[in-house]
Amino acid sequence: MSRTISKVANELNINIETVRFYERRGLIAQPPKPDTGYRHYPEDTMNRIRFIKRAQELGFTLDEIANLLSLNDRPCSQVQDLAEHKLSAVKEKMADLRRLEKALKALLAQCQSNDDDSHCPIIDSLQP
Amino acid sequence: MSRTISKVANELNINIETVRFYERRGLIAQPPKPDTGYRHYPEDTMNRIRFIKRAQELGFTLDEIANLLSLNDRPCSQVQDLAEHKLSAVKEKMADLRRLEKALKALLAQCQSNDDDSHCPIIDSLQP
DNA sequence: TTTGACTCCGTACATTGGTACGGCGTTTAC
DNA sequence: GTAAACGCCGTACCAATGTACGGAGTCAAA
Repeated sequence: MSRTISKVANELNINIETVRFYERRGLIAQPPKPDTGYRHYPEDTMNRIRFIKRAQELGFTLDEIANLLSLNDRPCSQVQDLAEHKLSAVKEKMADLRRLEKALKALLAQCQSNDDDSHCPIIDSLQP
Repeated sequence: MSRTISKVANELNINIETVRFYERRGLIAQPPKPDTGYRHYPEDTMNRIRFIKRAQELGFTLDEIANLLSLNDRPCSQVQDLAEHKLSAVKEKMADLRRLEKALKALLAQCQSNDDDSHCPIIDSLQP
């Protein structure tokens, strides 16, 4: 017997519903459903899902991944574009977080030099 | 006439619905609604919304902000705890993003040394 | 006084990436 | 041959943070 949906889910360590969800989203094709209507998944689909999962780890959204998948065998420059946009988004997000880190550290520093536990300078700082 | 909801929204540069949403979430009290049922907002509420918005900029979720607000005049150590948790969450997220940045840069570097625009090494790298 | 702008409320929708459920048919193992 | 385990489908639901809509009531200005 070839791979049914639960084998796929198990092998790839994802939920059955996720596989169906990807199908609904058009990220993977509906696999052949002979006779009785059960899906049987070819290795191709497995690889496609692995691709999706790797790309997700790189921070691509499912929409972007759909895009990437459609770019298979398309000009490298188009793929590059996508990756570059993603890279600059990542950089921006990091800058945001650095600002945040600084602000939080500054607030916490105020607490360090606060003797009166009954009142917190952070609350004061947030208050207008 | 005192401040109606649209004045609040305008002054604070947020959506009317957001004000109502905060009320439903219990982040702000329902302001007095005399006679006709129109909300009239006191300065207190304005300040409370400003507090919420500042805390949001620091990356606190609305749940955490509700928490912060209830901590008014509570021990500084409790507020500090919250801020410290937030700080370490921020640090983790930054580490994630740094990993991502590295991976994306590596992929893009492969494109740099690719002569064949008709095929992209990024796609290959993601493929199993 | 009438018109346009404002407010009320409850409810539905948006986004992203799934997860869960119920009722029914199928396959497999004993 | 029967019961457990599996698969199907459509639909509803989750978190988080709002945003939009429709119908009805109200206020302000000309």
